[in-house]
Amino acid sequence: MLDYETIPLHWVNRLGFLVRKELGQLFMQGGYDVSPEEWAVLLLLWRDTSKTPGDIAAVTFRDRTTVTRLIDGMVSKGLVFRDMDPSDRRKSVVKATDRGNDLEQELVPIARGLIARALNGIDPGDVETTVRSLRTMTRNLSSERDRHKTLQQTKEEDHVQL
Amino acid sequence: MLDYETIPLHWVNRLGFLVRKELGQLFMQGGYDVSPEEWAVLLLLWRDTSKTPGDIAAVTFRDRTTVTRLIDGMVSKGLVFRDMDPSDRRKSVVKATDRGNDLEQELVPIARGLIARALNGIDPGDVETTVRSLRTMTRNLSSERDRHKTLQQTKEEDHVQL
DNA sequence: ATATTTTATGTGTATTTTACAATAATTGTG
DNA sequence: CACAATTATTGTAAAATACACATAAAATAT
Repeated sequence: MLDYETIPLHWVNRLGFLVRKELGQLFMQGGYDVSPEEWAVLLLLWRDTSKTPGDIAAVTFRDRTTVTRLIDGMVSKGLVFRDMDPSDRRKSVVKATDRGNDLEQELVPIARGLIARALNGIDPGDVETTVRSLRTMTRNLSSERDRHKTLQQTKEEDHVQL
Repeated sequence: MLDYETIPLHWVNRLGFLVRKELGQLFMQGGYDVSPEEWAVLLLLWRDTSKTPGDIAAVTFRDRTTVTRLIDGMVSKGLVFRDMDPSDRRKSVVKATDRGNDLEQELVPIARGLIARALNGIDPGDVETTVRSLRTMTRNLSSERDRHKTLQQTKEEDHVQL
């Protein structure tokens, strides 16, 4: 038997869906046509000003083609635009438009409200511990992932025991 | 500015997607045609033997129609079946088939492997704290949700300030 | 007691999210 | 230079999601 109620990954799953849904609805109700996925991309661009589709795919764990379509949508909404990377012409760089940048002032308060509601009644120290655990879990799983990927690429026949 | 790296909801989002993806791939690689969503339903049925679609929708935060389609798929895969609730003929009750029950012995070890990989290097006390925080956050957001829902149903014109 | 409302589920239809396979262009390497 | 690896995109298709509507049964009110 698996007592899944005491397992963090189970709650990460449930809560993850709930948060994505709530955030999307809050944006919609506020009159903003921004999906949770698009919000995640904007967060990256607000901090780093430019990201390649590959970067975004790696960070969000989506397939590159998924990110391409996501960017397509954001371009047609006027949130971001594609630029060239002079140092490597294979790459395209995604940057926020003025509109995309302006949204930071409008969307962040909405997100903060959701965060505040979620964290209500939780000890700040526990929040810190939780973030640390979640980061470690993410790192654990994603590095494992990369290792597999590399192995598969170098030795195709070398099937790793799962 | 929103330092999202220090915010649990952000990591819940990322990690939630990663976990769902990994779990689905592990099941697939093991030869099991079970999606992460189906896995979540099976978890419920293994513990409680029977759940209504409404229960499942409430617990997973999905729309009722989404659950209907999910159950449809699981029925056609032979994982679950629909039964009648004698005490309330509106309800249908979802139960695992023998095959669905047998899967517990096969899928749980796979999930345990993933869990172990994720939790690697994390203090058990921190895991406990993390679970507690995640549960509280889920409860905070879902109860807020229910409150809205109820208000909307009782007083349609009473729009709550968000 | 029956009329109305609420609850529970399912259908029709459509959108959104996702990604595998294949392609094209560019860079890195032996 | 020839060949492999990287980066992004398009073609295509699937899976997941849910809104509007329909149906039936139970709960409630009059």
